[in-house]
Amino acid sequence: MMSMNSKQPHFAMHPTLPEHKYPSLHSSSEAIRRACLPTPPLQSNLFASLDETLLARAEALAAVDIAVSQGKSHPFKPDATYHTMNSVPCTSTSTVPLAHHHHHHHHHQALEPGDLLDHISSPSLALGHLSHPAAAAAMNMPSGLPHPGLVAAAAHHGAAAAAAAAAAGQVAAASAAAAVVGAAGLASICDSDTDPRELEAFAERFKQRRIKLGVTQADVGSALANLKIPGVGSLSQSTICRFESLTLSHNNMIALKPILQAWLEEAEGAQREKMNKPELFNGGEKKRKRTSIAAPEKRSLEAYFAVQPRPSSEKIAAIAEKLDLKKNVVRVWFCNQRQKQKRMKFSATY
DNA sequence: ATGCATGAGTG
DNA sequence: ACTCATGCATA
Repeated sequence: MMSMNSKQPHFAMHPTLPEHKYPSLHSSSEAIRRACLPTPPLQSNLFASLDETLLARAEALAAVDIAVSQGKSHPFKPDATYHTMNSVPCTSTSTVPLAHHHHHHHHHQALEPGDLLDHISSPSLALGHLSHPAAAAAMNMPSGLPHPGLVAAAAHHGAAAAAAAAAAGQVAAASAAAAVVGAAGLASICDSDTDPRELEAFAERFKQRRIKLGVTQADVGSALANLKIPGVGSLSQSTICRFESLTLSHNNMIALKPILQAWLEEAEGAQREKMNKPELFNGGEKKRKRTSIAAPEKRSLEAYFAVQPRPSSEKIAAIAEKLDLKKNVVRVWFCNQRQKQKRMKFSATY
């Protein structure tokens, strides 16, 4: 449905490593996005400095949109229905989050030739250096999985240490396996694993076989915990779904592939005795309510996003006020929107 | 299948 | 405050 591709791994294990991503389709980088986007000199003034103008314009656009489409328009106040889940982050069934490791560098300004093009022309351009063994091997430690280096980094962090420790612990083992890759470039992660086409093909095969096994996405998620793969716990139905539909970042796909592949093989091998764990049961936490942004507001947000995907805090506040939404809701909306842009779902080009 | 959200790790 | 990986809640 949506189709965006992009990956932008930023793994920088060593300062010295130029973190390029792979040459694959679009190596992207945020910088580019910003650069390419709407920030030409002329407009930059408007965008950057004057919210009023921007907002007015965007709103005008939004207004037009609304007027034209004229769907429904009862802006109800979506006041954030928040969550109430208190502590206890569902530890029952696991959920061993694969370590996240991100090294981001948000605002840096390195341009990569990828993004803009990506969006516009999509992956076709970059096919050339898709599977570059050397490159792939070199930067093989993406972020979707527990990585040694990453883990280490995480562990080092002070405050995070505690939480990270938990994750790190599990990750540690996994990392070992992953580490190997870095060292010798073994089986785990090879070029083929980073090839978008391979990922796409695997995702498809995975889904087919999963269905063949009569297993739901949720089942797969919880079954992963039974695999006892170090650093790997359960995953949600959402994640499995997203993996199958390629709506995850490239790196995330790469990280999850080996895990799901392992499960698939295991499941098919022991097709008869596949245990399902009861998982799920909680002491009694409140449910969290999901905020729902009304269509009109959503259109406005989209209009703003089109002009400026990375609004400043002030702009966010202004937008929030205009749309009568909580600032945090608006902020998160933009974050999620940006994340969406980065998802995989290419499938063309080849 | 997705929208909105949390949390870890970074700057 | 952002990015990324994930998940709960929900359409």
